[in-house]
Amino acid sequence: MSARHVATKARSRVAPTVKELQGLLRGAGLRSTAPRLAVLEYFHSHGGTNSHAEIFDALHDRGFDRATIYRILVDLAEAGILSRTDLGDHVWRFELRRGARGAQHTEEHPHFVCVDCGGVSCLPGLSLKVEGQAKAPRSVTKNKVSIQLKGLCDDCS
Amino acid sequence: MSARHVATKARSRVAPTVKELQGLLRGAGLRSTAPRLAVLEYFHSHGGTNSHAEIFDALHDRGFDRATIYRILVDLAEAGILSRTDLGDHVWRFELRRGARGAQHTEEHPHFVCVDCGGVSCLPGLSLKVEGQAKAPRSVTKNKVSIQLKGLCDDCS
DNA sequence: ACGAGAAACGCACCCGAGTTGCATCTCGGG
DNA sequence: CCCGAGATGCAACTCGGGTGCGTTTCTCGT
Repeated sequence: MSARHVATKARSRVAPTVKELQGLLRGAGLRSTAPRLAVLEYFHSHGGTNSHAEIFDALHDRGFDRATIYRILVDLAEAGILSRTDLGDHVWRFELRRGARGAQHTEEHPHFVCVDCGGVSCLPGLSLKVEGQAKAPRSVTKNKVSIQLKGLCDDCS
Repeated sequence: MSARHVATKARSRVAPTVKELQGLLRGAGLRSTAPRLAVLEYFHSHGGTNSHAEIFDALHDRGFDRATIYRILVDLAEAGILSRTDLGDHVWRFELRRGARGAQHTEEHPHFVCVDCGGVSCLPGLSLKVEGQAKAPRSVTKNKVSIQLKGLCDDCS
């Protein structure tokens, strides 16, 4: 489903260097440590939205601690490098908001959750349309809402 | 959609009788049991959104079991009598659905959830727009998805 | 009214995601 | 190089959600 989409995205982009990732961290007032670099590298190579568990799964065989990964994610989110999203299933998910080289400079966008397999995908090319005289809260008309779609993905339908 | 609004709502409505609550349950294909009636009574008297913990706090001195309360909430939500919402803090909150008729309320239009007060409103005048060459699952392009917007309502912003 | 079957309950327990405490390590500035 | 404070790893905890199972109870049919 989304794996194909994400993979395509990753291939079309040159990976940032360690120096660039270091600059990103220091620019945010954070120390450039190995676990942090590994997390950032993961986000630049995988793209999309990722849960703590997914990231830990990928990085734990390098000796990185689960609680440390968690703290790193929270710190990076607080620093504005990642965004933290809750899609309604009690799992925090993280995405690059301000990556190295600006290549993954990601604005808010709708997310799609498959009600069958639970897969999550980003849909940056969708927006809301208010029809005619329809009423909506100001946050909606000002586009200050998060948008979540639920349905069946192409694989599950 | 603040406390004022909820309080006004509660005053303008006469509390339903046990018979009416029984009818509500049976109409949804559920048995009319004492714990379920107590939960429904709680919702009709308190209004607003309520977490499992709050409801259990209020009802446990009547001998009702925590797990039972949880199951009841989930059953009532599945039956369409309650709506279940996560406001972003990883706590499920439940609220009487409008009309409390469940079966007649569909997902054919977007819903807005206020992340502060938890109020849920229908936004039938909104739709999705796919921009340009953007890719999206077929269920999205065919409008077979439920759409949820999260943000601050006009009262809470 | 009675009986039966299945839904629902209460008791006890478990789980996963998130989070914390603390000793030790390490980054980076002086 | 030194040092201080931030960051890490280890171990454990918390909290909300959820499950298994024996027993109870609702309700439908006779």
